[in-house]
Amino acid sequence: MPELPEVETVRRGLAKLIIGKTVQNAATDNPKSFPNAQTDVDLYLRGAAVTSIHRRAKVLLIELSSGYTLMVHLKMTGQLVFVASGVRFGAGHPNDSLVNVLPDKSTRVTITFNDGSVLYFNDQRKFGWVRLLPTLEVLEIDFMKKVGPEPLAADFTAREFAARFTRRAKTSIKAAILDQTVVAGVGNIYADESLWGARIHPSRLVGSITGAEFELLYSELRDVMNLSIEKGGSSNQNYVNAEGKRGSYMDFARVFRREGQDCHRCHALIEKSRVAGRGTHTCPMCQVV
DNA sequence: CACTTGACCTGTCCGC
DNA sequence: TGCGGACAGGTCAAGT
Repeated sequence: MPELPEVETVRRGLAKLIIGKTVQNAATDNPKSFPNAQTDVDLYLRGAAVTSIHRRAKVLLIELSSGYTLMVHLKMTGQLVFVASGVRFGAGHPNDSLVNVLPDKSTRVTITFNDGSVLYFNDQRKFGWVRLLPTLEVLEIDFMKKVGPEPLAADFTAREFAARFTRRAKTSIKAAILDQTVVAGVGNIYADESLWGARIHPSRLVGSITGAEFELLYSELRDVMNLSIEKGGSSNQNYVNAEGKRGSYMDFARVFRREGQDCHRCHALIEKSRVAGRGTHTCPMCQVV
């Protein structure tokens, strides 16, 4: 799924829709999607109000008045879709929505609020999860301890960005930028998009990237992510925001899923290959190995 | 440690 | 139309 811009889009939508609401109940038919015991739900979720919603890397943190937090990872195909009371579908209009009547066969967790509204966690591939844990323990989770800095933070500099890569000098720049311990929130789409922007071939070894190239990659990464947030993220297949609506960044993509089409810079044809085990999109003229 | 690969799942698409 | 295989936005665990 969902990389940083998509998760941030969901966060912003949810913040408008569910802050202040009180949870009535939560249920799942798949323990892997929501592993907490019913006693946790009864004690710390039912009757708790949503106080704030944060994002760290690709993880959503829904804070509750009970001192607990609902931690959510959408992985590849997760969705968090809010449905107002008395409504059966996720978006205002079927034309801009991938989600119609909810729940559907991909619904894994259903969270109901006291006012009759519902938050659905849908996840076709079941890789994603929701878990309830004490807010004070969120930062003790392994992933949270190891994850790198937020690339869009105001105080995150190009110098710091470049320094994060030195540990991974002998791997490809694509593998390194996808490594969540190097920088947080970059996935396959924005890796390819930012590398094209910086004219760096994804297979290049980190050790061969110059200081000037790192500086360019830093600004390209921030630019593509900020643009994507502005466009509501990328919807290839499953991704929708909290209202069930698609994002439009793919209309602005320069290489991702554009194999066989023109490079916007040099008009060579975009190619698709495999780097770091992932489908990888490059311009053969602009990005030289 | 750094690095690579396969596993976790379901659905879709493509070639035979 | 059916069937097998590759592939899909992400992490993990296990291997070298």
